Amino acid sequence: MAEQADTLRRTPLSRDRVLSAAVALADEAGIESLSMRNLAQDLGVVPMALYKHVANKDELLDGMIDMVVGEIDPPVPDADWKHVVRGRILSARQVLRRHPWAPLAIESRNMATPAVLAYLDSMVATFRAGGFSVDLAHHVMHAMGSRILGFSQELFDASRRAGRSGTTDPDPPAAFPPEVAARFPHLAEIAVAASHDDASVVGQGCDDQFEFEFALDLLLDGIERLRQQGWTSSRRPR
Amino acid sequence: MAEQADTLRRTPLSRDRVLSAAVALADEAGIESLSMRNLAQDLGVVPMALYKHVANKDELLDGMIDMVVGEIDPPVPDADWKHVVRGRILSARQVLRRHPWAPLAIESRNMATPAVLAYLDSMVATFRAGGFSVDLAHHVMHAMGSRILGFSQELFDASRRAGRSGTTDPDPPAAFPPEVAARFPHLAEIAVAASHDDASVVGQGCDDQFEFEFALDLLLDGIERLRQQGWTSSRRPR
DNA sequence: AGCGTAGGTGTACGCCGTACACCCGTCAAG
DNA sequence: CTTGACGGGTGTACGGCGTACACCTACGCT
Repeated sequence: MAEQADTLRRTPLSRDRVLSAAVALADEAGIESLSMRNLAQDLGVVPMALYKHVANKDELLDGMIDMVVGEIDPPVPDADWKHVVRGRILSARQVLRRHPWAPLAIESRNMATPAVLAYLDSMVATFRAGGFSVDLAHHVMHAMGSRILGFSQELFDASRRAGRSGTTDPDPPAAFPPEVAARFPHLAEIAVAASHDDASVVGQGCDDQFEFEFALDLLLDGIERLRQQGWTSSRRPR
Repeated sequence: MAEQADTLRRTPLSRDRVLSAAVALADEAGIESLSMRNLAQDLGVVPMALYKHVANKDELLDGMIDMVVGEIDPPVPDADWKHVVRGRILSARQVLRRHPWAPLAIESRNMATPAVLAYLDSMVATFRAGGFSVDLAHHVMHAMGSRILGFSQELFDASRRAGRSGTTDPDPPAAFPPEVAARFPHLAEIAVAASHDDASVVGQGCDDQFEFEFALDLLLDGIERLRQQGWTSSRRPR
């Protein structure tokens, strides 16, 4: 069966096929095992073949980012800016949960890709349509920071435990070993509280989704308050 | 002169000397040019010599992170949690501005280092001392996210423009080229507004420090409101 | 005097990204 | 039907990376 005509033996490779394979590889083996060589092997091709479709590895990463950002739901038409923004950001979060390598990849690029810019632009548009001044919209975008793309960038993030994701290793739910807990009593205290009041959740300490929405709503509520009172930037004295 | 006794030709290397040299190298040449080989060369030593002082490159990075986190000011004794937190975070921000590679390095480590944990622990302690419930303190820590360490993690951050920092390249202050502006009109709008209302600032579009404090105060004010009203987690129905 | 050990050295391996020359199948023009 | 350009996959090779492993050397003990 393999000796069918050479032309049949595989579909002929294309930028999209390369990018999709790269995303799939990063999703299931971790970003650190995404090498041009591994990727080529997955595609049944010699490494240099990839360079006919992407300029280099950086451009490959940019393409991957554009691909995942493209998965974010478009804004729903709605009168209330807050619901639009909130829904969109939660959608972005869902997307990034499918691609755990993406936050770091996005942050490590030194300029935003076109799809990211388009996403940010439409987010600004939503604020503007919701009655925000240019000024306030600007600061609000900064304030949301990377949260606007759905990642809260935790300092210790269970999902980032190891490069290799996918293969959900069970891993003990214990917050952290006792000798560490002793050295950091306040951290231990909140960790313990978190882990016994939602034992329902998967197994790890805290409910990431809850934490994300908590922070998001804290920001959105504060922002709404500023909007209502017609906040305008009174630059600090310098 | 070089043929002085061998023992004099250089101070004998140590973990601290290695870490300091690594931080200096990353500061001035960018994190991407921090290789064991470059670092060794800076120290006038052969690459493998470093491994007598750090286990491997990951541990080197951890050590560097601990070193910069150690530069953050200790909490000032003060009755008002908000001032303590605010001051500490702004201090952290100053530190990270001296070490632009640090945010990415911190985020890319998969577990927090001891110095980071100690910093977080003392931050929790401040909240607790300020009258926060364990529960609220926990969520608040999540909400602050990486901002608690002084970085707002901008999506397009001028300071991250290129790996090579230090050599402040002048670079045109123009927000972005006109054909890009046309495709992203709302981004262009806020960029233009920002760049002409504080032309005093260095040269780039916006006043990072202002944006950082804007977001920080938005969060702190929201948090203070929750604290005053004795907020307690009423978990969403699941 | 002898020796263990801390710390610097040299060599080598396997991985990485990618430059460059090549080659081969398809298809349009003659 | 020939030809020749060209899009796209191939092979080889280079320089850089992290680091395993064997070595050597000089110092401080006893």
